[in-house]
Amino acid sequence: MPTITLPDGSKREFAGAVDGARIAAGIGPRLAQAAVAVRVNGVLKDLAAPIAADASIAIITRESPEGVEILRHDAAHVMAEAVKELFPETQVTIGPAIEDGFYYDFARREAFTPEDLVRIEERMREIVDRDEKVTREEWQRDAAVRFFTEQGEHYKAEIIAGIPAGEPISLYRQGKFIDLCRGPHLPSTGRLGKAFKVTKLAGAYWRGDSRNAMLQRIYGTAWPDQKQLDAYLKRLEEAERRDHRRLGREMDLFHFQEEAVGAAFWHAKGWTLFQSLVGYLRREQEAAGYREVNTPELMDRSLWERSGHWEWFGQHMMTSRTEDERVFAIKPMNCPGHVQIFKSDLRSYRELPVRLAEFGKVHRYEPSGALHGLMRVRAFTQDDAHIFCTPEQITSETGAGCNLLLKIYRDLGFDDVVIKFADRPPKRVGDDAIWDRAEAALLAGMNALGLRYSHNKGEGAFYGPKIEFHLRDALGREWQCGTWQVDLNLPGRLGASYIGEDGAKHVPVLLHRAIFGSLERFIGILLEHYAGALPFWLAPEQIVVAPITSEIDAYAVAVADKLSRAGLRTRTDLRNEKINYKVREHSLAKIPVIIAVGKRESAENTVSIRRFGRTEQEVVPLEEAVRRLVGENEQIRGSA
RNA sequence: GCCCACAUAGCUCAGCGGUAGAGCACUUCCUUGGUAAGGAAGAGGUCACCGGUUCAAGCCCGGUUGUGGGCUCCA
Repeated sequence: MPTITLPDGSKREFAGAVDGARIAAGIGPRLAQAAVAVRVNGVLKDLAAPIAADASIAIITRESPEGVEILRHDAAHVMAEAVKELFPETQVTIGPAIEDGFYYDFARREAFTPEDLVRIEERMREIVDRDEKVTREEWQRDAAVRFFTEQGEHYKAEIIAGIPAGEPISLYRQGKFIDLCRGPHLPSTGRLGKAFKVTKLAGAYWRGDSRNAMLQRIYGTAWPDQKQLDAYLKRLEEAERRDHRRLGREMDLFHFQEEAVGAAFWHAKGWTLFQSLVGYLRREQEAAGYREVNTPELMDRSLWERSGHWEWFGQHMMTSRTEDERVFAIKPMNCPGHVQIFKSDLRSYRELPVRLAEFGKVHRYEPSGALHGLMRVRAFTQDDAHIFCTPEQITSETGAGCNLLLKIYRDLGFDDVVIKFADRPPKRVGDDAIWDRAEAALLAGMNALGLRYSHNKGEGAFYGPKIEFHLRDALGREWQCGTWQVDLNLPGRLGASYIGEDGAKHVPVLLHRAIFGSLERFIGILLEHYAGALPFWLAPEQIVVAPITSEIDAYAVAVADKLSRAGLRTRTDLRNEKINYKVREHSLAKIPVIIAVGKRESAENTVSIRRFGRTEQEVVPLEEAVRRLVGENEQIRGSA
């Protein structure tokens, strides 16, 4: 006679064993229909799992986060079933639910084609229509290994063989398809519904290891209903519309070409944007006590051997050989250069902290498959800085640094910053006592500001712990930009020292930090965040002055001249086109301000202002327009 | 680096064995028009590159390079 306690605290009694399906049906037919699983005393179970003893339960519906995950997991199983029916020679491996969908990795000699994906999706729909019962079975491990080996499913057999002996193995069967799975699953394939789509084909290594065989991964998306599927597909379209590679072309900002793979050609407008960001950051960090420096792009390999980079990072370094057979490395990072500046003089503890900043262009030979627009390139500009300080100064520097980073992100329109603290990795230099102190100092710096952060266990650099700053953009995506790292290795390695209060030499602590990370990548993120409609102060072209008829050209030129002299990036559009045409074109180009001038404005010394994204116009005296726009240009504060 | 796909005019794309096409953009002319496309004419391409099959190759086959989507990597 189990007593079942529902989430609202109400109790129900049942004669004999009951299951989630019956309980849901007892509450109401709608719930029974929406039910996908049941949580029994905190554990997710199939609706058909018998409940023999008293229990607290909750019915999981298809709309809930857990329910959606179960739907997606079932979609993966249905896809595997479809593939096995269509291509019986295929071996199945694993197929989990992921964010927004699911995938399944298959091993098959022949490659799937895009046409195959269409057939697979069709077959999945048939399987849903068949409404096959999904049942759970428990097997002994060795029997399961034997079964899958006989079936020719060697990957499955390998997975099961890796499960400790004695643990019961659960298998799920639907139609003729049987798969190892922890569950829970829907009671039948019909419950999946049709709000799914097979989306793409990709390669993936078995067990995620590049030394293993390459499997074929098929991705799909699945949702509780068609409306949500449509909304998801719309989101994808929106992301494509905002793609910085597309915006870069449309807005004439930059391009790439074969002869310089992974290195951007910055066009005039793109470079204007680039320099606006550099100029802004330069002012901010000078005010925060940084001194800007510049170090050579090419340095003899011996320096990189001493720093350890040649050994650790060598395969990613670009080199240059001269006539006399000397090998120079093109810098992949700025740290060794900054250490040389620090070392160029005898340093006293009184000078510390020394904060050196550089907009340093670095080159890294990234694997070809990793390249992606501006987001992952081989030549990029870091907003790099290195702080040489005493161990005691780590905490206060960290606090000040975090404040600076967060201010800059806010200014650029990123209010949602996710902070992660990455501590010691398994492979590292330095003894644990030093790590203890370094980690504690970083945490103390963050705690002093009351920052919220998560722990990234074991994800620190081999040379020290770090704080990562991830920006969440307008589409909810996270981008790691900022980094704040303690380096327990390099200063000692390169022989940096200062004279302490005690008159003895000490090795300084080195803090590495970047705010944008890479200017190139940050511009990519900004473009996608704002969908190309940059805030006024950052827009490469801020104002277009367009005369309505050619008689007004002289006035338009005079207006533009005035705005330009006031420091605003302005151009005229004197083309023989109608004002409608010009407004359309400059609106599509996302120009923040269009100023139209006609006979009236010319006679009254006024301008008509139209803002991006709006249709109304405002006529104001020229002098006031200049004053207002100059004021806006000085207001650095973005919002998406 | 690995798997799959793709590469045709500045851009977006059609053509899929019989020696290149559209729209937009561009140039010229007409039009001087008050807030999202006025009209006409014209110019523009060794169909990524190298090789092969064929009487004939953007079109079929192989290779190279690049790009896209994933995987691995991002010290």
